[in-house]
Amino acid sequence: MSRRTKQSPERGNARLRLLEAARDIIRAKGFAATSVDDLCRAADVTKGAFFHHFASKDALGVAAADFWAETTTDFFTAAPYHAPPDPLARVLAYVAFRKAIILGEIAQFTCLVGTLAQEVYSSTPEVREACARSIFGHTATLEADIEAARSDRGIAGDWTAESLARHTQAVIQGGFVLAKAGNDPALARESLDHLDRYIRHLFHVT
Amino acid sequence: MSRRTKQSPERGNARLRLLEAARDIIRAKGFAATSVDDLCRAADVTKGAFFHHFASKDALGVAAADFWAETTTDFFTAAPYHAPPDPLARVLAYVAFRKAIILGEIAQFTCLVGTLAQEVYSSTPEVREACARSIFGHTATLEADIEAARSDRGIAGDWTAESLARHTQAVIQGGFVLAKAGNDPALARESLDHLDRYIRHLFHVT
DNA sequence: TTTAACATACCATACGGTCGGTATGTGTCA
DNA sequence: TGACACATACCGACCGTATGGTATGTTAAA
Repeated sequence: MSRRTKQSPERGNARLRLLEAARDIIRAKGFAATSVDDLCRAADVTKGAFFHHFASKDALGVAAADFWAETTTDFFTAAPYHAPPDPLARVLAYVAFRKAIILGEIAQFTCLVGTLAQEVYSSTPEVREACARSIFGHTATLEADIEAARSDRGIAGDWTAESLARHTQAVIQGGFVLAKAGNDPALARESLDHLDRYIRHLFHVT
Repeated sequence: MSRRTKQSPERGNARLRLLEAARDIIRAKGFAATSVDDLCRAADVTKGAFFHHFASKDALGVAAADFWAETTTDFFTAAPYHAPPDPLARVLAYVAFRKAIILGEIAQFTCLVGTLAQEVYSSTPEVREACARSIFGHTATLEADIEAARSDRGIAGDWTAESLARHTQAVIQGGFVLAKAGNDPALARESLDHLDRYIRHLFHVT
């Protein structure tokens, strides 16, 4: 009679569901504390499906970091902060945007690859490298605007666009750490206000 | 005959040795990935000793965070950056000092309670709170110098000494995350250069 | 002789991972 | 069009080990 197979969810997207579960659960509990069974339960798949798609838990870690890189790249590419014609305005809009999306539950606005890197940097080099690709790939997208703003306005100073882009990321990541420790998202926003002020100082704007 | 007991290390300091092992191993592997057996092995004690001193692994986490708070308080209290009579000079000396001690292996200069908080913030509130006490207790020590520097020099601005002290901590923590992701301590130092520049800007010094 | 500070053996469970099997889609050729 | 071959996606029972934790015994200082 029933043409449906038991109650199984749509076939063919187990991998995606596992990656989404990993993204959400690892941000809340950390990588080591997240078991394969946790992920299977959340994704509503079996262990067989897990190890069909990923050779090991570590391999899932790498895939999750890569998945994060892809989805965040899409997200930031589509974000509105690219609109202003003035490159400095775009940089400041980026900072404002990063502040604006710090909302709701801590596990939902914090950075998967920052958490992941901090946890496995010395244990699992492949995961660490995937995290590095995601983080520094993202900073690179900001670097172009910073460099354009700098030559645009003839700003000198003993700093590089590359290092300022990385510093921006450091402030964001550090804000997440404080927000987690203090259990208050406002702590992350606060640091972005200081970053905004710093950048305006560097470019002599008020 | 022999009055010594086998080859057992001095009796009475198992707790301290376990806390030191926790400090070192958790910074390298993370809390969840560090097993009780790992700690016992590193501290050269048995499981009996572990559970004699700590009711559970989580309880050790709290104790390790408290231990970190104590030892870092002592360390920073004794540090030379308090010497300058000018409060702003002390603040800048603090930043320089934080930069100067970023040396050697990543696991040896990074922050236990930052790592710990990021990992267990939602799973183990008691550990998270112990981490918060350590971090924000430390920022409070910087706050006094910032406030003194500010009133000293009549600096206005829409920021508070408290928030700048926290921002300083965010930059440090974020630098650690980048250093771990990129496997390069220089990434942590780099952000402290930006922080130094920012503070000089705020206080109109060059 | 009491008590803190261990040591040792042990336990139940949770963990990552394996394996034989089944369901479903897909290309091919008569 | 249909039958067959094959590949992919998934299932779920099972395995060996590592884990946090316990129960009981021993040592040595006060």
